Amino acid sequence: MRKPDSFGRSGCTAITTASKLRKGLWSPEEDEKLMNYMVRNGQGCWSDVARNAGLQRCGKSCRLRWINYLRPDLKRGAFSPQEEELIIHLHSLLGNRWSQIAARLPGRTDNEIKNFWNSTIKKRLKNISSSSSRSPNTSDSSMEQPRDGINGGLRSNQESNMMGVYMHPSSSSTWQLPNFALNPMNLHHILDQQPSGIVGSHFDVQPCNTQSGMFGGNIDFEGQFMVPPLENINTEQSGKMGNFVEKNNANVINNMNRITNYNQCNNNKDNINNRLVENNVKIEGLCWEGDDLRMAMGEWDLEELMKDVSLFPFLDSIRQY
DNA sequence: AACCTCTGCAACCGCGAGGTG
DNA sequence: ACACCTCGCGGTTGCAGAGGT
Repeated sequence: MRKPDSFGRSGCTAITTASKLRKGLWSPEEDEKLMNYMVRNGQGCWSDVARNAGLQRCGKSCRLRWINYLRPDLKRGAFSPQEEELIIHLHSLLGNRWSQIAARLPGRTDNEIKNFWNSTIKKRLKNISSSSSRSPNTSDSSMEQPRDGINGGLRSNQESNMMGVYMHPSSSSTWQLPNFALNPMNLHHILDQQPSGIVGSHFDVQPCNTQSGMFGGNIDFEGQFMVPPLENINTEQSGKMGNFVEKNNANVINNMNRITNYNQCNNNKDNINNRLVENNVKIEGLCWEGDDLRMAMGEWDLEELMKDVSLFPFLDSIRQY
């Protein structure tokens, strides 16, 4: 979008007077220097990277440039509908924890997702919100983004419903099962149309099969999202259902991966190669097939993901039983 | 053609966490 | 215990380009 400006963002800030460090947009030459350095030496102390790569940048700026733009495993381009759905879903669980959301979307950065959310999704949801303002639960604050994680990540019932996360109306004090499921195939319609009437009524809301959807939530490959009210996990109840819960949460994560992996497979090989070619980077024996691609992208296997249970913190309390 | 407004997004900023001496 | 440093995160800014008038 922006043309690289060798004088930085506004000229006067291009090189800070105190430190002689450049600021603002990165030039292709700087990109090449950083790219070449990172390919040869890998990630180390970012201050050293800046110094040793011959860049008049602070380490922080180098880190940001690498993470958000130069990293070879980045997937560029528009978000797919599946990614949109996943972002909306994860945001409903995690709130503005962009880095954690990004961790579940291979090839996407937290910054990219944050921008996408703020510029696109939030706007659509706002439209939906305003068009359904006749709902008794509607309030201006419904669009505010919580900053505290799992509990705060679940906003008002109204918004949660719009986002495809169904909270049981009485879930504020006791553990309740979500008793609806949203078919995300309809999420396209939800996001694109201007619904009216009672909140929730414009969705294709289906009764949830509690056997498959309870506790852990589930996403089957027909595209059925069922999400548990994470803040209300009762450890006693959870303990009884421990194995079941773990199994179902594994399914949640696994199916998310299947969705995202499907997308990434189609795009990333070309993307990576293009970016390396663009940057004149050649790696001996680099072959983006099969295991190599998997290695470059990181293995998205279930075991690895389950190491990070921060997404589902209640699993910790379950495991102690 | 000129101007204005909107939009997308790259990059910066400030803060907190964690490590080290 | 304290200071200092680095890293990572989320919020915000500001510019370029697109679109509208």
